[in-house]
Amino acid sequence: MSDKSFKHVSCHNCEARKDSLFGSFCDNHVDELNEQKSCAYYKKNQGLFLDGSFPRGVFCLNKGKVKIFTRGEEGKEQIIHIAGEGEIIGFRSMFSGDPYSVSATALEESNICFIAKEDFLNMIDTNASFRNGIMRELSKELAERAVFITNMAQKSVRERLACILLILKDIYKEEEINLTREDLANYVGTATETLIRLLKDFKEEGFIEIHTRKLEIINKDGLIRLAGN
Amino acid sequence: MSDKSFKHVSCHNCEARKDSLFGSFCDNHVDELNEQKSCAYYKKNQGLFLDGSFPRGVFCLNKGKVKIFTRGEEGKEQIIHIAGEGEIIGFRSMFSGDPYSVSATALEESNICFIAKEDFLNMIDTNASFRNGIMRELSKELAERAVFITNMAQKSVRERLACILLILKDIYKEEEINLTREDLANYVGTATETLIRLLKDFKEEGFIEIHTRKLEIINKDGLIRLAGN
DNA sequence: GTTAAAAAATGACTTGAATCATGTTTATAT
DNA sequence: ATATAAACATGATTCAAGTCATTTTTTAAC
Repeated sequence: MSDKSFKHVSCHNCEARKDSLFGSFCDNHVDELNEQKSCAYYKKNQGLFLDGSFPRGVFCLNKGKVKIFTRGEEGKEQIIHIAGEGEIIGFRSMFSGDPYSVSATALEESNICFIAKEDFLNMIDTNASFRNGIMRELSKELAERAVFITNMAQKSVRERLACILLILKDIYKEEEINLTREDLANYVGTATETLIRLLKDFKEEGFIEIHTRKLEIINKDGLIRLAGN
Repeated sequence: MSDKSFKHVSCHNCEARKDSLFGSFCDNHVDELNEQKSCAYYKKNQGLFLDGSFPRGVFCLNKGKVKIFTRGEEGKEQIIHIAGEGEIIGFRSMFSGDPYSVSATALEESNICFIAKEDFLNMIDTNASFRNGIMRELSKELAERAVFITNMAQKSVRERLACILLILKDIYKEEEINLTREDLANYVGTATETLIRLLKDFKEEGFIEIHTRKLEIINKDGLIRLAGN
């Protein structure tokens, strides 16, 4: 997937757009979007933006995966969300005027478009159904984060790992989950060593298969039972 | 404060409104708001809405405190936020069409107004600056929750308690913090016994004073240092 | 003012998960 | 192909924080 020639996908035939918040755009709007957006190729581990810097627009993920994370006191990452194809990244900071409160980094080779703040805010102001989509999305994420907080507070690491694996399953779909143990640990909110031990347990209990660094879920129902929500 | 006669505050002279999202409304809009809203008195521990039920409008807190919480698997509460005077409660669920993902309960005697969904959404559609305020608020809360998640994952209970006490200080202002030990524990995300022991430590270390159930912060800087963010 | 119930407090004990140390395997660069 | 670093893995140990049991204090009800 180092074919850098597909740098300039047109929004018209962008598969990712179809189930994104831009999915319901009429042809005119897609034209406009296509002219305004610029497209770039990101290497694995390349950053999109950093906590504390000022947002100049939003990113739209055409291909790849992006981790959204904060850093705790000693610099340890906490992954808040992993974005998959079709997701718009960084629009939360468009409204507040504040600098980014999170950082974003490509987890794998990715194709990511960029829409300038001005253009994006203009869409929000003039396209009510798009705006409603954005507001719905904001609310949904707020709800998700409330659940995340509750899980952190009340579930064991083992249960949380099951939850996170299920979330990752939805993001990676038929692909195998492909994250470093450290990233996974930073998502679950545990030490890397603990995570590794638990993965081994999960393997022995028949929940997952481990193909070197890639994970495959082979007993989803079991994980659901374990995760318990 | 069982004076139920102030049930019907006018929005015009509502002190709480002034630093709320309704604060920048022009007179006409305040008139409209005042006609649309209804006002009610809530007893301590009276619920505003329950997780899973469908939202019919938003609440605006004129006087009192309201806890916003979820419930984990075994029914244990996790407090996500404590709303103070001037806050609009429950607007996140206005956009998603989903049922409430959290519950809300008055922590003390409160005066709370209600604005029907239809009226609220109409305001959103027709008043761009109000809408921007709401979007800014959604984004800010999203950022806050990312920090909350990170704290849960990476800080000790002791550090988290310091954080939460500082947050509560901002909500309760000059008043003393007035929560049951159980609620405090459910906010910090710990067992009630652990919380009680830590409060005792904090008292002995000169961070707080305990007046039966009410807490007074007497060394804010010390707590800030302890909380570490 | 007395009583019952709820909330707060304390002690004893257990354990999940972090930390530290070290070894092994897998990527990546030259 | 080989070197070097990064990622993964495992063992030993420690400790923060949970749980359970019981007592004391406070609050609310009669």
